[in-house]
Amino acid sequence: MKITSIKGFADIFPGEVETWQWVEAQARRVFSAYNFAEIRIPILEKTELFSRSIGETTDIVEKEMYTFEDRDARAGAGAEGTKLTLRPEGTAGVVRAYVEAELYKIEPVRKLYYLGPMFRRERPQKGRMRQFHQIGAEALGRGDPYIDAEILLLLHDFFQSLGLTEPALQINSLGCSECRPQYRANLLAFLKEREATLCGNCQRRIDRNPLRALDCKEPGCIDATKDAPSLLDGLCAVCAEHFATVQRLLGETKVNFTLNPRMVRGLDYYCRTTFEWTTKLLGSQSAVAAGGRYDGLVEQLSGPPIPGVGFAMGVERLTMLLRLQERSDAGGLDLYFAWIGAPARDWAFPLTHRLRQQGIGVEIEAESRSLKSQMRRADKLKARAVVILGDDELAKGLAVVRDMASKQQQEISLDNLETALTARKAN
RNA sequence: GUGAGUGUAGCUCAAUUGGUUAGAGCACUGGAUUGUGGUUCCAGGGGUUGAGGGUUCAAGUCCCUUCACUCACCCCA
Repeated sequence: MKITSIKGFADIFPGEVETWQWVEAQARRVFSAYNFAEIRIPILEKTELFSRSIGETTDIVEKEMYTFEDRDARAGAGAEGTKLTLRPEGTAGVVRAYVEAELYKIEPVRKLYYLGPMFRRERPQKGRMRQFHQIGAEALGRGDPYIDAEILLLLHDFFQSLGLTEPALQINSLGCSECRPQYRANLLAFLKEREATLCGNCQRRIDRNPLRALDCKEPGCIDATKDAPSLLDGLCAVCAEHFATVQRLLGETKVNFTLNPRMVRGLDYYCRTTFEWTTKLLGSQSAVAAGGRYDGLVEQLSGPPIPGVGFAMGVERLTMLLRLQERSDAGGLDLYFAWIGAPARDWAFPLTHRLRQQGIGVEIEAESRSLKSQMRRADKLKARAVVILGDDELAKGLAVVRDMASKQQQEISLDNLETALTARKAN
């Protein structure tokens, strides 16, 4: 029986990896411009970190996490191992690291970004994998609306740097610990009155997370909640002022957005500004990037009361978008070394090594093939030049260098070949 | 977790009402005056028709089971 990969876990092969590298390079460039620095955190964390931060009643924690019990080396009878979980998202780990290292004592404001695999055990479909990859950023220590806007501008710049016109931005405000309980109570009362007309899902949501009923897609629920109290009307003065500033800053920097008062984020820790960048091009998994403010999270993870705001984006979804726009670069090899006869090969082999040491991309065969077949291979590899070395050339002490684009060939003495090829690459 | 759809060469797909040795294009390998790429021409390699069982003189085709993948619901990046 052939061993296969795990369902929902994908290999990414050459040809596609280049797109990933390009995305990551652009992210690093844009994020640095906004003074975000990379942090690398573990892929495995204690389960409690996620259940405490993401929320006990969220789908992620309830049924999507890869959790197992670690072996305890010193375990005696009855000793319990520690429960560990493959991270389903990045924010919790970043905040944990931030609190654990007490970074706030060294520097009150920290702007961090991360990239890497996340794991959620969902049914795979287009744009949804069990191992998927996120690039995310967190700004810790700032509660002002300017940093919210900065995060949105950063994403805007990033998408622009990739040449993408999709996805589009939607924003909302969820209020804070001052005003949300009141709003929640109002909404709850409203929903209770109409409980019978709601879908089964929403009836269950009423007690657990009533806000979610707002973005239910069931026609009946959309109709029933048409006149529900709006989140934006329920904001306290401070939240309203904060959100107004975010919108003003987006206007002044000419970043397009739509206001979506029904947008509710899935994770419990969000408050105030929340946002999603969505596209219609990817089927039902439309969110490419999403995030928001999470002012209570650091404290919830045993840190001081420090505000934060951040986002994550799905790299698979992003590269799917790029693929739709047919963005692909050619790549190619600097040099192909074609030889005829074993003496030529053995002369070429050490030279190939020296060229590679200088960063020149070179390919050479080990087994004898016709020159035609070697030329074909050079073409296939998109080699910019081919060195031809046979018995005749070896006898005359020279080699033929062919430029594949111009088809021009020149003879170069073997003594000068290495410097000539190095110089060629430099140009 | 629920539902639907699809499994034939590395890829995209053919194969009459069940009927000879399962084909084509692309890709791969080689060749077309002895040592020169892309275009063209010729040739070649490559399949347990996802797997297992059943019906039948005969199964890629019909039935059952199973596995895998895909899409949607749900959820989310």
